[in-house]
Amino acid sequence: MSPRAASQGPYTLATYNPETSLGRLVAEVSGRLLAALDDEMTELGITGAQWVILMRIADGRGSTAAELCRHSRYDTGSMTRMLDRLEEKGLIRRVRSASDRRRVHLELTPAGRLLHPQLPPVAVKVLNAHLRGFSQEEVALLTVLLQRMLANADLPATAS
Amino acid sequence: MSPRAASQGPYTLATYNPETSLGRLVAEVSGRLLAALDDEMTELGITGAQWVILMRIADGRGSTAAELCRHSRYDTGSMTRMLDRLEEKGLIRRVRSASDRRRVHLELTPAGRLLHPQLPPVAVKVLNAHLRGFSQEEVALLTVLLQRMLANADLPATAS
DNA sequence: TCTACTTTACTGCCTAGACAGCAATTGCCT
DNA sequence: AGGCAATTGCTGTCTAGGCAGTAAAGTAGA
Repeated sequence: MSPRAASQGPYTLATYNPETSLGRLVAEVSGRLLAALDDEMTELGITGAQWVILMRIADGRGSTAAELCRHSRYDTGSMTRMLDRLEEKGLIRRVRSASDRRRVHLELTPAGRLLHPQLPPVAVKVLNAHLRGFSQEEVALLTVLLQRMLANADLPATAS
Repeated sequence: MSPRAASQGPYTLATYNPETSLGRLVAEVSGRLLAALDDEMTELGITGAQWVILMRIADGRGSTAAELCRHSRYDTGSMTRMLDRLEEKGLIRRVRSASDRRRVHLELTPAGRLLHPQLPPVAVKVLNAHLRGFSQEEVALLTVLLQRMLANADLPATAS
């Protein structure tokens, strides 16, 4: 044990205020962003959550249900039903794989391919609305700080 | 229309990448923080969402269901059931107001008052675990940047 | 005073995600 | 080959939140 008292971390019981803490802030900002995304998507007939999945499928970052689950921390059961909804809307198609008959490959239907180009502009609009007054440097800085928090989340919870 | 092209905002369609965007980052960090809070709370018998409500009641920042709704962007119906759960666990008590008989004042039971002091340390632990390697200045900077995003969320969505 | 509007808390009903369990398929290993 | 574990996608069942509607209580105005 070195005498370096700083090892206890930025927050202490004495200084912690639930009203102004980073926890509340991050949760609030995240909620606002998703709500704004939802609002913008209603006219396109999908939800913010569906926006995320559609983007992954369209960009080739998720060609099966299991792969989508691994990256989005969704349950496989929930993902099945999420894909059900996208399929019912005629945006995606399930195609049983020939090489591995357990897998079901996901692909956009013509309607899905038609919708796809409309998705990124919505996100850009929402993000920029929340970043009014931000310089490029501030955005980059914020990004780096959040990435570092994320990296810490993956580390074992031990040793401060 | 001034020739100031910067008015279009930090993100553009050309530079936007859903994988590395602030939207994904904020959502991911928020999800990790709540999951970590949930993990830490299981032994205390409540969820992360219940932690938030309990803290508000205990700190006097929410003495009725309607007040809690206004600040947490919860539905009043959901809040009723959230309070049902906390009441079933014996942590809070509902007391009909005498001055305004529509209101139901919320207060901690003895068991709730016993649990209360255990709540802040959990948040401090979770936050510090995600802020390993952060200086006080970096935490303050991150806080300010997120507060500015939140302020933008409250502004009318017009004029970028 | 009487009426219309608001606020507060609550209750169905619907959607959505989590957890557990399951069958089919595949890979691995002897 | 044959057996065993892992993977994949799916289905009940439970919890939880959103929306709409309701009744009671308060408020404001004619």
